[in-house]
Amino acid sequence: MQHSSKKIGSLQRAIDILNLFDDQTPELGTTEIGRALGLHKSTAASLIYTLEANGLLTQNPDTRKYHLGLKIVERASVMLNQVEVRQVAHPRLEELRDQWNETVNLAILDGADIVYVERFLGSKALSMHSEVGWRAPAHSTGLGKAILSCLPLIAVKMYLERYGLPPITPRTITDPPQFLAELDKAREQGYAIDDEENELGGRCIAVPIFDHTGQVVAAVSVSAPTARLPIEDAPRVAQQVRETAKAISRGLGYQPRSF
Amino acid sequence: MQHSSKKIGSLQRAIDILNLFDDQTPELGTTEIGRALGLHKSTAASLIYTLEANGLLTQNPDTRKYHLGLKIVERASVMLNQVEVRQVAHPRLEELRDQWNETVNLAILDGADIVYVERFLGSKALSMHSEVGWRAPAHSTGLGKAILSCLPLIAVKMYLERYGLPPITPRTITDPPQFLAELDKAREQGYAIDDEENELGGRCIAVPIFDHTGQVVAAVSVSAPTARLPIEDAPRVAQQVRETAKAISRGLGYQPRSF
DNA sequence: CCCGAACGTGCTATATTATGGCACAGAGTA
DNA sequence: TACTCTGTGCCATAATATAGCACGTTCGGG
Repeated sequence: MQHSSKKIGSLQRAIDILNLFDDQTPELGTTEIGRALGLHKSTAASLIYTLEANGLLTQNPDTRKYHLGLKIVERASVMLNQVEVRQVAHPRLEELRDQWNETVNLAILDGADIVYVERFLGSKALSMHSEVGWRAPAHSTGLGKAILSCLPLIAVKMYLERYGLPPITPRTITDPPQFLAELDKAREQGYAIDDEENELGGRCIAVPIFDHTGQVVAAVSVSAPTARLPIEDAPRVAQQVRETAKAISRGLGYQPRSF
Repeated sequence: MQHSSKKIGSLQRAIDILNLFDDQTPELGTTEIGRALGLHKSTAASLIYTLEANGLLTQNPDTRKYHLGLKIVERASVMLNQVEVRQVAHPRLEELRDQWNETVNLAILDGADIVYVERFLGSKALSMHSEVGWRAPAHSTGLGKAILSCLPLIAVKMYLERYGLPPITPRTITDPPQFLAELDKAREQGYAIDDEENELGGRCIAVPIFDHTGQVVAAVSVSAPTARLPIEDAPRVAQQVRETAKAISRGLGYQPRSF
């Protein structure tokens, strides 16, 4: 099962360039880029020129260095609008956020990670922060566990074999049987909890969302500092999150089985 | 002033592929892509494979067609976090939105267009809609006029020569002298109005935002259906938008000239 | 003030490599 | 069942991305 379409080298290098940028390294010069990827200045310059001509990179006139361009945001906007669940969920998520003024997230599964596709932040000084586009391991987050709990067992086993359960915090579940039991519990309860498994001091309650075919497509969560979200309140909070998730699922045409 | 770094053909073709997708065409197959760009199936397949391997495209297992991948959203997230004004503006924008429950936008100038970098929607059934990443002509929007009004005259003249003033609605200003007069007025008043110049039935009040060097970096606006935002209310609304803009500018280190 | 180093940029020849032809398997349709 | 359309795989060759070199600028230190 190996593709034999060969990778286009120059394209791969261009993508590598785009991937060099992150929050710590927002700007890079031609030489820097060349060095980082083992390319000649001249080669890097040509790639950069093409990227810049398309708005994927923009050069800072002062520093002459380059940073990611706005075209990327435009493409991302098109991409996100394809995620139907996002449209439907929008108003419900804001409602849910306003109920406790705590951060509310909507995420989908992509490989080993969940990706946030919508988010509304609580306004308190200390609160969980997230951004659309951010990734987090599925196994250490409530959102991920909520989605995984609705996947067929075979798919979950494949997930475990392929990605494992690397510890993110000391509280991350790293034992496969225990993880499977956790998913069972989530399925029974109708919600998943992340109890400082992804970030110490943060707790999260998540519920899966289904589309018209009955498949899980996403999950919604409320996350807050442990101090404001004691374990014993979980069932009560979960009730509200479940309401939100149910409303979104309905909006996607989901029909709960009545037989 | 022409770059002579040659464009990398294969990279350009790959970018063209990404640009094929829009809200009307969210999914495309290999052959379709090849036809649209005049590429051989095989060539398209290689490009697509490389894009897919990097998460820039994802194939729908059912239809076997491809759509934009989540990696783009991740890159966009990094890009947007570099836009400092966005961080600073966030809470202020939400406040402003809540004051009238009308849509609030934050945009920056990029070439002939403004690009929305943040947005909070009003919750009323009929309200102005926007998305992060969307573009609109600068000359037909309040946001664009607010920013242009703070640029040196030479820059504005270059803008006019290069991009012109194409009519977007019957009310769009298309006469250069009149447009310059409009910018003067905006500068004096401290806010710009878009009176159905970009979309019939929509009105918008925008105010520029400055950074620590005193340069315009963005603009903030409130936009609403004309019925809920009569022209005579403009000064009163503008007052609030100006407060918001001022607070954001301060947050960026802007010092109003005191001499 | 001047010099050197590091940078972004531009050109050309060549060797790498992306391309297009051809072939095949599978899905959907008549 | 046969036919068409799809996505995919492999190969030789022609197209092209690359590396080497050179130039003009911008910094920072002497």
